[in-house]
Amino acid sequence: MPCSNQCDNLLTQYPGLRRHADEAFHKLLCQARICDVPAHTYMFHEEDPCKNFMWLLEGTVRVFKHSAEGRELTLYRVSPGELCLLSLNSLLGGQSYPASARNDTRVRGLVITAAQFHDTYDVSKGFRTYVLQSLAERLSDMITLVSNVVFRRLDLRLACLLGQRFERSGGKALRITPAELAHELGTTREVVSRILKEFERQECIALTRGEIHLISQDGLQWFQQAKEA
Amino acid sequence: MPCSNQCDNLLTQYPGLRRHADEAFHKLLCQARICDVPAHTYMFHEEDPCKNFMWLLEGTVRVFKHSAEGRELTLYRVSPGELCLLSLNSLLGGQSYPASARNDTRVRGLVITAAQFHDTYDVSKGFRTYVLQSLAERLSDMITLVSNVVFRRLDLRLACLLGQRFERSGGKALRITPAELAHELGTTREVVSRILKEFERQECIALTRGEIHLISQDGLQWFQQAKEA
DNA sequence: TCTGGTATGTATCTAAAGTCACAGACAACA
DNA sequence: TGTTGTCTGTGACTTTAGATACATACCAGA
Repeated sequence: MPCSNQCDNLLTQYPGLRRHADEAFHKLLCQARICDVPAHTYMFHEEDPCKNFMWLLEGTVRVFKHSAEGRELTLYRVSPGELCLLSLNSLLGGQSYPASARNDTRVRGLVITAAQFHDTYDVSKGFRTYVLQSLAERLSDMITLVSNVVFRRLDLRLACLLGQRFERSGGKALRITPAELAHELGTTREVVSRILKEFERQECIALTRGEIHLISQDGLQWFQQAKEA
Repeated sequence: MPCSNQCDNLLTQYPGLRRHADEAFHKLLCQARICDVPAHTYMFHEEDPCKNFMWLLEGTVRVFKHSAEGRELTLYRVSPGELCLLSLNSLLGGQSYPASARNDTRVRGLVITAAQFHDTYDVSKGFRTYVLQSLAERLSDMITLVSNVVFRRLDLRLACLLGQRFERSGGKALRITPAELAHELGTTREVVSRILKEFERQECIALTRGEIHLISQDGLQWFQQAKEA
């Protein structure tokens, strides 16, 4: 089957994808145009109608919501191997999603036009399943987010976030500022700073400019247990 | 085309549905078994794997989230003519949705099995579009909900909720208790009661046992404007 | 009319989180 | 070395919302 590297890479790296990759799906990935986006670009502005999709190869896209007071709340992230479905709403003739999307780092992805999306959706069972699954999962994520936001205290949500990040970094120091964490959680820098100081007092973490260090494995466990509580 | 009443009714009453109703879609609706559910039944319990779908004909289903402290937050409602997609996650092999569903009133609907769902999804373009659209819309709703919950004060959210209800009732008194409103918003009875009293002092509403009366059209306008703010 | 269950209001207290104002601290670069 | 901009911490204050604890009030049925 004649196929570009981009497509092979995608399928090799993301087995979850390969499971669904029948011929038409394969073709879609091969045909798609590669596109690079420099860091810190708005890939999608609230209320913007957007008629293309992007399949991420490298980098991640943060999907978030602005508040009137200038606060921000991260809704979710689109990772490599995932299709960004933000544009789906406007494609289907409804309103566009009430959210924005930006990339923190450089992003490379495959651009898929609305026509390509539709065509493939009609002929590829694998693609259909994949899209449905992604969408259902996002919905599930959002339900979890709402319920955390309504029912859980901020310090727990922050602990949980740090736990996830440390898990991913393998315990290595995180390069992140209180302001960025505030944008994740929908709160303000000062509030995050206050809670972080409390964690430092409890000797879970150590704070330096632009970095958060994990002090002990116990600390990590504490953070992770925060998830269930 | 041989088709039961149930199906005709559905298509007549919900034009949004008819738009997508090709032959296979039609057949799905005709074949489906009718099912009645008495009021106040858990149609879906958190963590419950659920392998059937229900297409609502009468009544509405409230999808909500429990908190550890016994509070509740309504996520959305499934209305007549809509398909309840809660079970989609478990159908697709993932976790079931972290939410529960109950009906406040008696509910009548068409039961669709996982197999029927899959089969129709494969052959009916209309059904596919319909499912995709519903899912995308729910996701959009949930984003709006999260952002309201994080960024807007409780009194505004309550005002907005009352505005919607009054709009639907045409200004007629609402039969709803503070406790029920609290379950909509994810808060407690006392807090709702306090805010309602404040609205009463501002002469927007009048409170009697089990009912909320709209005092003036001005009041309604005030509630509706709360939406945009 | 008594009684139990549900609905309601509300005063007081506490805690969580947001706001404000400012003071340092650090890094990069001219 | 000075300058500038970005981070950071923090104390004090305010607002919002949740918790507690009652006191009624209303309704329906025994």
